Amino acid sequence: MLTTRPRGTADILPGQVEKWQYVESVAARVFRDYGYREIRLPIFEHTELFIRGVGEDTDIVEKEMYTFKDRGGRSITLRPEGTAAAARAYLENKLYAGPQPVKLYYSGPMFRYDRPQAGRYRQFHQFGVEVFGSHHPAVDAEVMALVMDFYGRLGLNDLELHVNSVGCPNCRPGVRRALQEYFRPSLEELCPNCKNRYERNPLRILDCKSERCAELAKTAPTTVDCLCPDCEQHFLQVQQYLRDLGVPFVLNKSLVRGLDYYTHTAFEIMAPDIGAQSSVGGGGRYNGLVEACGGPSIPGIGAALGIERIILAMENRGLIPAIKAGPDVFLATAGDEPAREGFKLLAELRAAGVASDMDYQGRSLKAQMKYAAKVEALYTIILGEEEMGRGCVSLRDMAAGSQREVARQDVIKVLKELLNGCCD
RNA sequence: GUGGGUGUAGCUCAGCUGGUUAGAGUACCAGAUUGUGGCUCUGGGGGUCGUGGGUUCAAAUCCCAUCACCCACCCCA
Repeated sequence: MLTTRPRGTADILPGQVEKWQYVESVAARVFRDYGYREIRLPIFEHTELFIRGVGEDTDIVEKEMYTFKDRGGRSITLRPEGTAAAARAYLENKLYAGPQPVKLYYSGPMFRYDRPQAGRYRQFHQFGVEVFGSHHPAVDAEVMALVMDFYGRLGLNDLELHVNSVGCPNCRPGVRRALQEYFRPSLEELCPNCKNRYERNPLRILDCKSERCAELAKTAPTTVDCLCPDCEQHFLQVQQYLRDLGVPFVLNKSLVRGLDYYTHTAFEIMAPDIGAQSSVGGGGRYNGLVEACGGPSIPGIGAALGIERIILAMENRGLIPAIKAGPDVFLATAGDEPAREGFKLLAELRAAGVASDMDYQGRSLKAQMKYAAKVEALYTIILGEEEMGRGCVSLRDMAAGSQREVARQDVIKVLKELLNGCCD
């Protein structure tokens, strides 16, 4: 073999791809039901967009971007996430000049140079939704409700929605001060990582999984304790709207999102059984993002859902529906003359919307039957010298194992009746 | 970037105290059944034993390096 696929990428083969199509069709339906319209964005953007939009101090920008120079010397980056690009498109196309809010969804590949593991890939796929132009707390609740509704429609009813508020630029300094004061006496007990975080981003200590840090973090002040009156009010309203909608959630004061642009609401949906990477989706409000991209001060909120992880969770719970992948009809022939006639009949079947196939390998009738069973054809048409002589074909129901003769000119009509009766 | 595990047939794996021609199951192809799938039986094709180097009379087996995959840390979808 000349080469293999790059690390952290996957070939989604027939048999697997049907699962994706199923999840995608449910997603499109949910988004439509909630009034979101699709937007298709570039797979790569100017590097600058992510540095400004995602934040210089994030892991994504510091070490995970696929960045290269194109032939014109521009620095280009394969998108590591979708929100920054959506904000760019909103701005660039002046969507703020139309009716607000603007509700968008997209899906597609994202790229992060991470070490792959269960549920984590270098090219992975997300659904994303973004709402620009509203700071109403009901919109926060709507986005979370949409996400949970989507999981529910897939049968994922046991996922936990964790919600928190990370405050706004007004309350952030207070949080930082409170945390540093709290951790100062026990600074030496923190893990090396958190000692670093103490100065750079003390919020992250709350999220640490190392035992001692987690123990200390339990009684630490949180963002919620330090919210300014506006933020507190917003957060209380978001929770009330969630209760009004009957969306269960857990208040998780240690939930911290890594991307710089988040303000106010932050949330994450967990599936504890799909490996260490248990987040199947997450999002939050980003009221500073559009402005950070050089536009007017326009609020926004969004969510990103990991398709691979959703499928993992569904597989673990046996939620993938059986999807018929075989043809409606396999046309088996015996003899040269019937093979030529069959080739014409095949074209007629297809033109009539009957998914059908025949053998081109010159196999024996027996082998053709075996193949038809293997590819799970619903029916097999057998066309040999005998049938040719009588102007008919033999029609075999593969599941039942029963067989009858049908006049050649009636085959399509009979098949369409049979297929409509059982499938549609 | 760090740590652990695993690399032998398309797939799942055995063989690994070094020793004839590297095996099984399954899948694939064919035959038993000269026009009929699922069951059974028989046969066949298919392997640079991840790659490179070393030790040895002899390496799938021992040593080193390297690559890939898996899992975990970090972080996140």
